[in-house]
Amino acid sequence: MLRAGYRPLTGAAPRGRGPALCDDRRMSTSGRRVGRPRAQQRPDTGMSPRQELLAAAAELFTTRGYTATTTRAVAERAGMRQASMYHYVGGKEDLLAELLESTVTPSLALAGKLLADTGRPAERRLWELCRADVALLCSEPHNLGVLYLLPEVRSDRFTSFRDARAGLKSAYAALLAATDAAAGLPPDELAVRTDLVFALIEAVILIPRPTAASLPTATADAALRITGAR
Amino acid sequence: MLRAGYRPLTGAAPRGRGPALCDDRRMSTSGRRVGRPRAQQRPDTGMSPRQELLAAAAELFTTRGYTATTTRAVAERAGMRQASMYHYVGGKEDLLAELLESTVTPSLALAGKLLADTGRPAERRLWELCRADVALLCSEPHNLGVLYLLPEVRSDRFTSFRDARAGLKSAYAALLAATDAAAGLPPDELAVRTDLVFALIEAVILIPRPTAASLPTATADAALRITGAR
DNA sequence: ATTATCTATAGATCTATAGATAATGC
DNA sequence: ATTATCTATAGATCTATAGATAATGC
Repeated sequence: MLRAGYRPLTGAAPRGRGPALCDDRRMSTSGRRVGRPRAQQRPDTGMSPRQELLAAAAELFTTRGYTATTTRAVAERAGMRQASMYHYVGGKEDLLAELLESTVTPSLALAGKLLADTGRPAERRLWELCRADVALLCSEPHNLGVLYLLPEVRSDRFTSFRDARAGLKSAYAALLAATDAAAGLPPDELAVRTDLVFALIEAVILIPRPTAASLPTATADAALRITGAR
Repeated sequence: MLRAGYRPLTGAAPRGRGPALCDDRRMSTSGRRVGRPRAQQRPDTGMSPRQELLAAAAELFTTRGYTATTTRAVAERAGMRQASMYHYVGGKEDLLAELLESTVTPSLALAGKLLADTGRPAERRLWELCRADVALLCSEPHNLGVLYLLPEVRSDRFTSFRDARAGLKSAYAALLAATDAAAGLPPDELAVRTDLVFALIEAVILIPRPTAASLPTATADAALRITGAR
């Protein structure tokens, strides 16, 4: 269902505007929950209510579509009534924003490390970024990458995600430019190759689940062949 | 706006169920239209009402999203009232089906010709298919490829589109298998390479518009490098 | 007292059909 | 008579807030 990877690495999750929203249920010493009991009881999953909402949203957004998914559907799948959802998140957009960022933030962190690691050849570092990025995109049970193409993502609410994705693309561009094969290439040629490599990585979202276990490595190999490095 | 490519090459457009739906306005000899005049008059675009609906749908589906686009928005943009749309199409799904098929049918026809043309090397034919397919996907002013990822597309209503796309992928697989570089490769390795090449082609839908004019050729080159042919 | 829930609902849609209407065709 | 349009609407939603309620905390 939902793994550690869902939560952005950058500390506190974005909560949208409005008053403080809860992430964890306060438990009594006796192990019983504070607050009115839920209408539908069900076994404890070990996830916080917020995590359960994110997992529900991930499944429903990818399966039924973002717009077609109602707040009621998300809440009910997370085990609570529609209105109770607003105790944890500001609305559907909050959930979408957090899911989107979770598909980029880990790769962006890795890219930062690889860029700084100038001791190793750029080809090798680019290959590693490709492999890890594809592995991340394939790691979720639901193909969150399809959410990249939602028109909503163009709106101001998702600037933070778009910036992170743009940052990741710059890292690809920098590593690619540092390869031997890129030496002497005109800037526009370099730009087209970056577009192609970045598109190839994200193209895994177009491959039906489940994907072959060899896909991350195979894609990284293919990406380097595109750059002309092999 | 809308070009010839929008209409499937297979003769009559699919009309959904129900009674016969019109595609062309009957014009009187005096050049005036039959039927009650429209509430909002506007200059003739030369397109049939059905074509105008398709063009409006293409813009709105890609810009605002399929589910978020109302029948009213499509109809109004095509110059008619919401209810009048049903004179030409069975509903939103009809429009989506026809738009989807228009992105595949021309390439599928080309693939058939290339497969039969056994006199020329497979590498060359594969390259041509890649180039033409990317060019088709980039030719529309709106990025119809994003519609591939709609959850609705998995439903029965779109079997025809899914079959056409699967047929196109088979053609890629066959051409790829016929290249010299593929000789002796195990089937699963061949399958992964086909996935990668096909994904790379369709990945152009992830590249922001407008795309570079060199993209079709650059992508075809990159595809052949992935296959190991160059 | 605090918290996490619940129920109820105002206000705002959207789709597809029914039936009326205003042109041209003959 | 035929056609392409229109207006009107029934029926079915969906979101976000208001206010009540049922636990634990102290």
